[in-house]
Amino acid sequence: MSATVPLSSTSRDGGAPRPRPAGGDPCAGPATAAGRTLAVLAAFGPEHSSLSLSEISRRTGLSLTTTHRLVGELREWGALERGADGRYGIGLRLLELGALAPHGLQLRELALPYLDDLHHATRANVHLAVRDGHDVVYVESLRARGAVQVLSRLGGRWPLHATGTGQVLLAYASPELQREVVASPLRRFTANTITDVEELRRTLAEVRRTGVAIAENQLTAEALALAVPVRGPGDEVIAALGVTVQRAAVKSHALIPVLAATARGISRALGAPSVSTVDRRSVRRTTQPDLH
Amino acid sequence: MSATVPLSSTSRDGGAPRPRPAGGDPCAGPATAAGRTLAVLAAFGPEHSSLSLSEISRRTGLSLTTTHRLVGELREWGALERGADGRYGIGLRLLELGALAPHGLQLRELALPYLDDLHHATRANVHLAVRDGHDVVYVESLRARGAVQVLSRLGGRWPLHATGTGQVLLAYASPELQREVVASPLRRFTANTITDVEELRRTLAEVRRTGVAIAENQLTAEALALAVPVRGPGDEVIAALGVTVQRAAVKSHALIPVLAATARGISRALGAPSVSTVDRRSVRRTTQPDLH
DNA sequence: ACGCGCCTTCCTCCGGACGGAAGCCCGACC
DNA sequence: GGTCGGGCTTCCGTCCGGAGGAAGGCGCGT
Repeated sequence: MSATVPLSSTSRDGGAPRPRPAGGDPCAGPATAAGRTLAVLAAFGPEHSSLSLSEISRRTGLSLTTTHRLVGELREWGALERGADGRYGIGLRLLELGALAPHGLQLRELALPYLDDLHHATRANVHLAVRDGHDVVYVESLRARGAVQVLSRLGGRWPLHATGTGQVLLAYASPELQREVVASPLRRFTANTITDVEELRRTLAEVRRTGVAIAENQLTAEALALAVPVRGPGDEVIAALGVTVQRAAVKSHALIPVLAATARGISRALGAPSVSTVDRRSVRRTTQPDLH
Repeated sequence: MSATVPLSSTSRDGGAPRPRPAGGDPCAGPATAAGRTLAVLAAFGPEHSSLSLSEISRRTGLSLTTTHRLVGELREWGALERGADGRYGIGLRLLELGALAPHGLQLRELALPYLDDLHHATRANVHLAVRDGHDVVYVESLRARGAVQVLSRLGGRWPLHATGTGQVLLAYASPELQREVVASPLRRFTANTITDVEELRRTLAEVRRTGVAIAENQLTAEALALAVPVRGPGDEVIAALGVTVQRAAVKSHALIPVLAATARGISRALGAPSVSTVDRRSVRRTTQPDLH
């Protein structure tokens, strides 16, 4: 083919017409093959759990031909499957893989009995969540039988600042991460969502002081979320345990002791050093206001 | 050291280029870029939920360089994550995706309250499973608090013939699929595993007749599994509901009515046509032996 | 010091991937 | 019926991204 091309020269570019008229792909830049493969998977989401080939093509920005081939490979492998209607959905092979996430379902596996007890004792929605980047991801979500008001699906993902569990995870995260999150735009979901930087800082400090996050109507209206940290072998916070109740529920704060006790149970099962005195103290303190 | 996995990985394959895999190797050759990407993910499994870069390279048969690049991309995307020890594991992004599987966690979501009730009523291990190819995949698994004897992790995968839930799914699958499975080698797990073709045929016929699969010690010793079908809107069997108890447990058959009732509840919630008479009859019949 | 794994970066050549184009099926609309 | 349009599939030539060899930096045990 062509002889060796001088690396630094741009002269060759002039002759070649740019075959890519696509001026702006701001969000999707799958320049690599692996990236394109992942882009196909990323086309699916809670709102779009079933897509046609053309829809995948449009959402990824890939040509129909490429989409067709990639989808075919993914389907053969089991990452995607084709429904009776010809549309594509996520395949069970991905569930199988996802279940291997170390801080995901493995953690869930261990915590489930505790969550179940808590669920039955309180009749509230119960969540277990971990941090992933700037998001909180729900690793388990037990919905109350009656009042279903849930945004928290298993595998659900929300910004850290907008949920009780997220605030716990953020409060105990590294200062560096906290800076990053605080510096990023804080998306508003309801009138009560914390979007002010100073208010968020104060909230996080309060969470650290008391050991409990209390979020009222921050992600959805008419919901009150309580959350506490779950600790691992090194006493570091690796997850957050939370309950959500209808806001009208009476004496929500009365849930805090049992919530904290459950979190300690899980922490101990995870190998956390026996209950830290800090936690004990703070739990007591936070339960005081409930008395008067 | 664990036994090496036969991945057909030979370090030197450069000699003869494969004579065009005409589309007939489903699980073997990562000839394509997408295939290589998926191969990296497939290197992970229940036994290997955490791998170093070199291990991934060896297990996939990819060169270290290629592995390095692919792993980097997967990590950036969130499919993999790197632990504190430098080893790689499955990332939460895959859990998020896997949760979208239509016959996976969406089904689970709906069925969970019923499973929970059953779990509390029986104190047995409770499973919900669907079929994927020639395997049964567990979509939910609630473990009994005390006797933990579980091979059935969420996302777990086993051959259809070796489990109660699998036998149910196989019994109601298309004749074509049944032929395929019966024709394939039936792997043995315990002395009681059904490996004889005729015995399997008889068992499946019995499952269809009674509506219940009863598997004793077929996957693990000292375990008795009971399973019944769960039906969807078109009355087709889309899942199997099962319980597993210690074999010594008294009067295991007494569980069948509540098991069947739970399955009917889930089926109705899925939009199945109101209880089929066939089911009613067969359930009654199967419970008869328990009376004398 | 030395060797030995493991990980990371750099660079070149080759072959697979990309997308245009055309064919196919089906349902809608005139 | 004819025509059109949207979605899907197949084919094929070009070209650019990817594969992997080679070399360099760790950390560890001998």
